Amino acid sequence: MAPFFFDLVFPMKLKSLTYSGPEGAGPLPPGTIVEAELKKTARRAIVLGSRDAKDLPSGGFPLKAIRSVVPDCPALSPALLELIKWMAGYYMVPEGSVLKVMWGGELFEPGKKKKPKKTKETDLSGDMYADSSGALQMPPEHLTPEFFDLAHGLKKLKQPAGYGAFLLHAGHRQEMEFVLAAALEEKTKKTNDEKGVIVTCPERSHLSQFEAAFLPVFGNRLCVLHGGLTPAQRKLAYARILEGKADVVLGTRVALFAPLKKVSLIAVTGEENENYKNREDVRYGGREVAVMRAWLERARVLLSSDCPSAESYMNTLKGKYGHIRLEKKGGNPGIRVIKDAWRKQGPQPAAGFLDKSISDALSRALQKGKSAMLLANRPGHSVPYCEECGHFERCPSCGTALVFHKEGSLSCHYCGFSQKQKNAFLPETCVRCGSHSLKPLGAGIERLAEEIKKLLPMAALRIENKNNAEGKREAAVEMADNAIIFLGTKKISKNAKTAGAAAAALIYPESAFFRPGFRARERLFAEINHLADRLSPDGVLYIQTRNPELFRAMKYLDYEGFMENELEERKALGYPPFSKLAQITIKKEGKGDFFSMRGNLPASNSLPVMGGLPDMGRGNPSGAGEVEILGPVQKTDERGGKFYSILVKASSAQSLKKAVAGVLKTIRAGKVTVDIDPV
DNA sequence: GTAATACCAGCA
DNA sequence: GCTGGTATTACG
Repeated sequence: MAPFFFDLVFPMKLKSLTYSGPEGAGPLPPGTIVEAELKKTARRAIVLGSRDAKDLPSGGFPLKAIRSVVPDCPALSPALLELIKWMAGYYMVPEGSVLKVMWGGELFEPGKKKKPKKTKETDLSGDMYADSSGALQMPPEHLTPEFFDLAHGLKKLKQPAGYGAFLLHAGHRQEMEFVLAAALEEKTKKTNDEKGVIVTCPERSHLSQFEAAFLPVFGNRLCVLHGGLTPAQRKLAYARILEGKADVVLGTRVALFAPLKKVSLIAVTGEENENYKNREDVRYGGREVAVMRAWLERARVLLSSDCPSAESYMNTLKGKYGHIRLEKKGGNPGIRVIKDAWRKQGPQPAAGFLDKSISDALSRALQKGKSAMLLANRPGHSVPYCEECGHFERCPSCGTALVFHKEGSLSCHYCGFSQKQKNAFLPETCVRCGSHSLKPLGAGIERLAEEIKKLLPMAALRIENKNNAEGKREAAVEMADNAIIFLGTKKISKNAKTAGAAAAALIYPESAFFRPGFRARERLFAEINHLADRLSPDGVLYIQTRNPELFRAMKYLDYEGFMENELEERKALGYPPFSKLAQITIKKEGKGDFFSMRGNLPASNSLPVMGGLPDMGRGNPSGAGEVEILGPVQKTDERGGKFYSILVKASSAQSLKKAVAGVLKTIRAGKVTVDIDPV
């Protein structure tokens, strides 16, 4: 028999490799799990595809043979194989790395034939709120007037058959209800009992809420998947999915890789947060992967958010995504933008940062026994600044002004450098001119705390700090059911105690407009929405700023107005969604020159507006397009380590890839990582 | 992941 | 030039 040849992928940082088929065996379908020798050890791998005898890798070396097909191991679906290939290409990593992030080796462990844990298989129909005709019915507590709004949106979601992408713009609660209803509807259709549903949310900590809503409806068909599972739990989860026992997968973005035979609906909640990337081998974006898997599965994908990303919103404008907008129930809380006149250049007075209306609101909240939030984007106390000679301490590694922390340190908030102080008092003597004129400049969280303690000495205050609590005393305060003022960066809005707060105040949030990073404004707007959502109906959100004009659209929580403006700015500067970005970082390891650049870099030109969206490397095969390369610039990471960074902008995914490949060729040394669609 | 190999300081 | 440890490469 003529030999067969196959490309195998091992779950490690390694491209696919060609092997000949196992002795005497016929063709192996793609997705088959096999055992083959790599170097000298036998390992499991997945068949990515087959090859013709006249299309073998060049070099003429003898190919090894696949040792055996792993028995009782269901093959992975063609859509998942295509997803592996697409991710490898799009994120510019070997296929093996993709395999590793997808299933972390769990699918490849020689399964010790675990006797399935004795869990009662609940009859699905008993748990579903469907009548005998299979028509959708919601659980009684969901039969609210808002449901009709929901049902209208669901009708939209049904069309068309096959691939379809939708953006759901709705408040948190509606988001969950809608996704639950959509999933339920999907599973009550009789025609597609083989097809699975995937629901993701960006944070593990939010999964329990979803689980509470989904479990009563889907029972044992539900499977929860996230990075915090133990290997045993994960293995069990995958086994249940592969056996077809679980076909509703709920999880963080790893759930997007659930080895379901077929998927008909993917819901990505909190889609605006799906940019985020950990330091994994493959820095993938949940949203992009979800859309691509849906495309490959001919499934529908529902991206949802209470404040959608500019990218997704743009896709609705272009008609690439269907748009489902559910109006918020109840009104918005009041938002007051308070103009804070610029003080004279130089240090501010020792007290009085907070506008009176804000301190009054805090005090009223206390009287009513409600909580309040005060948010400032500056940790620490202040910058000690010399009024005499203008001197302030600079970070030795990046030159940024050092901020005094009451724990007794001077720290750089840009790169993380920190130096100990002898004591926890603000230094007063200038090291340059020797005068005693060092005065605190700027209002960090610690300094605002001082002010509140002075203004409202009775207030129980909870301050966020690096170690997440100011000490046991504060913890005790939180246990007591007292009114509390929360003070910190935006993390405090996640605290359960801040739900239903009577007031929230953002102090000088305009820094977001001037920070580097094109997403800062979008994030601030999302934060304002989020805060407004957490306030009690009669609550007020204060924005204390020196630049009230920047908050015109934000003030009315006018999403469309904000985005119109935002998209214009992005277009003018050639940022996403009007371009594709890649960030290349080169960590310094040895010495010597990093670059043999100059001359052979792709030309840097202005960017035309991109044509097709979402652009994730399928259309536009010509790859023609303009690119722009910014850098390299030297930067400093959290631990003070130096590295180089290059930003590549391009008009399409294809031209981006080409440009990045071009840049990579010019780099001689150092540890190089490529981040496609950086945050 | 890990075996094979290229590299390099320390030594003769 | 030889050795042994370590960083880098490549695995079909």
